[in-house]
Amino acid sequence: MISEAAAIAEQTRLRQQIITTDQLPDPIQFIAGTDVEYDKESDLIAGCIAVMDYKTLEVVEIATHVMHVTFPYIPGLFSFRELPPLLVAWEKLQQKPDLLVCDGQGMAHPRRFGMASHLGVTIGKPTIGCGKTRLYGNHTELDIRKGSSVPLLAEDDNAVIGKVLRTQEGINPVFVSVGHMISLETATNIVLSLAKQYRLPETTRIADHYGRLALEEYKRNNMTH
DNA sequence: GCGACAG
DNA sequence: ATCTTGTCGC
Repeated sequence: MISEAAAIAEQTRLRQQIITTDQLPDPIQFIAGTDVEYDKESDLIAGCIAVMDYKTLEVVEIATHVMHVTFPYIPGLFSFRELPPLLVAWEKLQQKPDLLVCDGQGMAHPRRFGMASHLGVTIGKPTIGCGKTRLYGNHTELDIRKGSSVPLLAEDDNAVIGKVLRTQEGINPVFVSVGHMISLETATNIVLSLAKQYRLPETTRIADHYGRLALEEYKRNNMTH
């Protein structure tokens, strides 16, 4: 396992490759959600990438991979823990999506390189970071209405590193940020459009669901041995 | 030293 | 992340 110092050096090196403008195919056809599930009673984790039709949100393909954790949970180094299973799942995927929505931050990170950016730069695809809670950055009060948002500012230089977005009225907002090859504005619009009925984008909900199933199935197949 | 801290 | 029904509040 690489050291914490090496991981930080890796982030500061790779962050320079992030593209913050839209590099998406014109009509987006396939979008994917990514998530990683953890097992309470073991060190097993399941990575899941759920590819869906962007227009209808029908599930097109599910790719998963179950393995043992290889890196501890350290705020700021989250991607070194969750990327391994996701990269294997990515290789298993037949239908590569046009962009991916990740469950965590993109550039809304102390070194501007959260897991969404790490995944995007690694596989060379557009990614959006959509976290449920804040990791880094300051923001003002947010209107209670659905669709309202305020910028998330970096704690060191006040740069805009993301957007705090209310996807449902009166419900806790989500933290949207650029992962790779997309603008913050486009990322925000897409997340909002994917959260028509629930707080989290549909992509994340589907990936979470199938990741859970994959982990349970793996455990069933290994209990009798 | 104290609090914060994606999943 | 994970453990989880009823319950408090609008």
